[in-house]
Amino acid sequence: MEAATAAFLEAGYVGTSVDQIAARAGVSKPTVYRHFADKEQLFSEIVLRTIDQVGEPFFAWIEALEETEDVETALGELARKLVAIVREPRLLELRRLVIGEAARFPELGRTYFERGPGHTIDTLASEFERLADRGLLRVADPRLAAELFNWMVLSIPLNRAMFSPASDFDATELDRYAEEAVRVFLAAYGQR
Amino acid sequence: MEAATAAFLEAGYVGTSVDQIAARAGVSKPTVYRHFADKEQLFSEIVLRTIDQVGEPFFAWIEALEETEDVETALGELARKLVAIVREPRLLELRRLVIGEAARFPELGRTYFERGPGHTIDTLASEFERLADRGLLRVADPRLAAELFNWMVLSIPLNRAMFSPASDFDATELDRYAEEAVRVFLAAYGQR
Amino acid sequence: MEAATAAFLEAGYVGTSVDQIAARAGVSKPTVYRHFADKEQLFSEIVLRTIDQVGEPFFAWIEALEETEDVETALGELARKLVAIVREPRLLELRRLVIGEAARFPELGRTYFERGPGHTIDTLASEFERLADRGLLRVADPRLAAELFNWMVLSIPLNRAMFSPASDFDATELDRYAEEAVRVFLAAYGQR
Amino acid sequence: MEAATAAFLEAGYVGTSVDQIAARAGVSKPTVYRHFADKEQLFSEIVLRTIDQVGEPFFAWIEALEETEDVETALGELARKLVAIVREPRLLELRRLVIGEAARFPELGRTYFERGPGHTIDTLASEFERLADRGLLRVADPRLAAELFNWMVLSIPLNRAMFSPASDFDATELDRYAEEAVRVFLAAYGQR
DNA sequence: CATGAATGAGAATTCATTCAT
DNA sequence: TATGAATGAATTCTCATTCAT
Repeated sequence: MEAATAAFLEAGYVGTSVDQIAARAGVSKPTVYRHFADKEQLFSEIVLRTIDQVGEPFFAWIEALEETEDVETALGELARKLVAIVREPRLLELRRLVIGEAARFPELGRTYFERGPGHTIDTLASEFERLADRGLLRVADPRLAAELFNWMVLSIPLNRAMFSPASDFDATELDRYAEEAVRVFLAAYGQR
Repeated sequence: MEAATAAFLEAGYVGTSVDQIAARAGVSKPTVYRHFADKEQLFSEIVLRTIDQVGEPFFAWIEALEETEDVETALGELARKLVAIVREPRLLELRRLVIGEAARFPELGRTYFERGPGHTIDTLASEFERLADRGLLRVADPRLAAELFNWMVLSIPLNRAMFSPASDFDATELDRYAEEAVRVFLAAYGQR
Repeated sequence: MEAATAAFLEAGYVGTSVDQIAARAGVSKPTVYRHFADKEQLFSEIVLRTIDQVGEPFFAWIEALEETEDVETALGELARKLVAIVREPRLLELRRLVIGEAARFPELGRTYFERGPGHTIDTLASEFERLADRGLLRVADPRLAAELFNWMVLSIPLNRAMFSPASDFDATELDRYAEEAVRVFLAAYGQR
Repeated sequence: MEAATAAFLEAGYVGTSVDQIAARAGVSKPTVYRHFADKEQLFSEIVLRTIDQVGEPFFAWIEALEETEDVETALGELARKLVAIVREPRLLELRRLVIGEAARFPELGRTYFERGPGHTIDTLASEFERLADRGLLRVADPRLAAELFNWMVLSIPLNRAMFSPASDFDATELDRYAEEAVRVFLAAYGQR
């Protein structure tokens, strides 16, 4: 599975032959087929597993919001963390892979969204709601606020990476984005 | 070219055979090759052409900002327009296609970004700057403001569509996103 | 025809497409077909024409033997001439072409042999016969003597060239071959 | 490999499709490709193998010269053997094949020459040298003598066969050529 | 349980040849 | 008469998948 994951992330579904996977794993092709019915099934399994691996680090950081007193600092820290995570090559490749194969594997697209961005936003939303309850934020629709926060923070690096595979990021510039996103967010949702 | 465009947008680069393109165009394979050196070249040409077609409507609407007096209304209108445009199946398919093939055609990815989102943001930025000059907005970094506006407005529908090819949008919900995006934007960048 | 000749000699029968010929001639493909029924026919015609062009210079030199008094000098001169002619790239290419296509165009092979080496040998034979009549040579079977002379003189450079297309010859070495061939020939067929 | 050898010898490199080879071998195309990277590589391998097979019988006979006392008889016998070997259809086809493809496979041309005629001539030369040492021949330049001997003996049948694929030889005529070649050779290089 | 070997189906690309203009 | 445009047929090569061992 490791071999297949690496291969698929690098070269995509059609760009990866079962031969290559087998070679990379140091086994023979029939051995691959002994474990997975199909190339499609293998792909699905790989992608699902990677989705969960890749999404995890997000949530830990989001849940850290919970007990803060200083919302501005906490959101700033969170934003920088999210931006950092989203630069992970593995995550970017996975995202590109899932988007590119969304027509062939629609189920995978849906699942990715749910467990990835969807879950992030849900988690954020419930944190925002709690902060609102504690009077630290003014949000009427926490899910909408969470969506806006999430995409304000991530869209710039994410989109740039989607379209320029090899693009590299200037860390200080990314921090500027994160800061400004937090500022804008708090202008609308912060305590007066 | 129409046949090829449709085929590529539907099934992607590798998912489309030259045979299929030829059949769809009602011609024979060599006829396709008489017009395009390569499958790759054909793909590039198709994508570039479609990028320009698909991007155009954006800019017209953005430039309409220029002479407004009522920034809030104008931005709201613009936001709704952008959201409407971004629902175009053609645009969504193109975007998915380019992302999916970014590894194979990096040049195309870059070009898409420049002429698509990049250009949109540039145009927005210069409009914002003008509005700032007229005292209607308070923006220190117009490009950053433009990025945030753009992605606040578009990210929700765009990302949902990327991962669920067939997803349909509820128009009123989309309008709510647009409205809230404008509200948040103005909370940070609007006149006091 | 010039275009086709050059193309065929360079790249062989299958290595040359009618497209290339037409492009090289600056005309369109149908124009080529207006003049020649077939690619095969075009090839035949080209080869036959080139055979005659290429063979001609030989015979003039051979017939110069006729009136010599000093057979040794005359044969030496002739041998050097033959060797020089056989280095012509055009002749070598033609020879390689005809041999390579002998299976596809057996008639052409036969014709080449007759009008090329065959004719050379016939001419040589009749000269040798005349010299024998004049008492300057002792040949019982002039045709056999002619064959041996011809191949002693030409085989070395010819075979080397056949198998190493780009091979270049050292002129002085070639002359040595020619000289020795004449010496051997005269040892057997010269006047005592 | 047998199937491929037969096919290539009959129809040449381009005249033989991998389909044909596979059919002839009673396997499927991919099976052919499992054993050989390329059509080119398959061709090379075939030709090299055949070169060695075909060349072998020559040398055994040449080395038989070594211990003779009666040079004339021994050379006559050798000449007849060489002529007989050179009539082998396999050798003739190989030779035609290599010459015809010398432009596409120059390396193969060189190798053929080295291991075929080149090696024959080298072997002959060293035998002649030995005979000269024993006072049985008078050769100043054994390699040159070897070249002349070789081509005097072989050129007539070889060239005829090159240009008339199906040509058949009259055995007694060939023997006459061999005999005369030996006579001429000994007139120049034999003991007085 | 693992593998070497095999294969049907299909991919991109090229070619000789022919119409309609 | 010359040509731009078209095509059926073939070519090399690859791939996912499956037996027999």
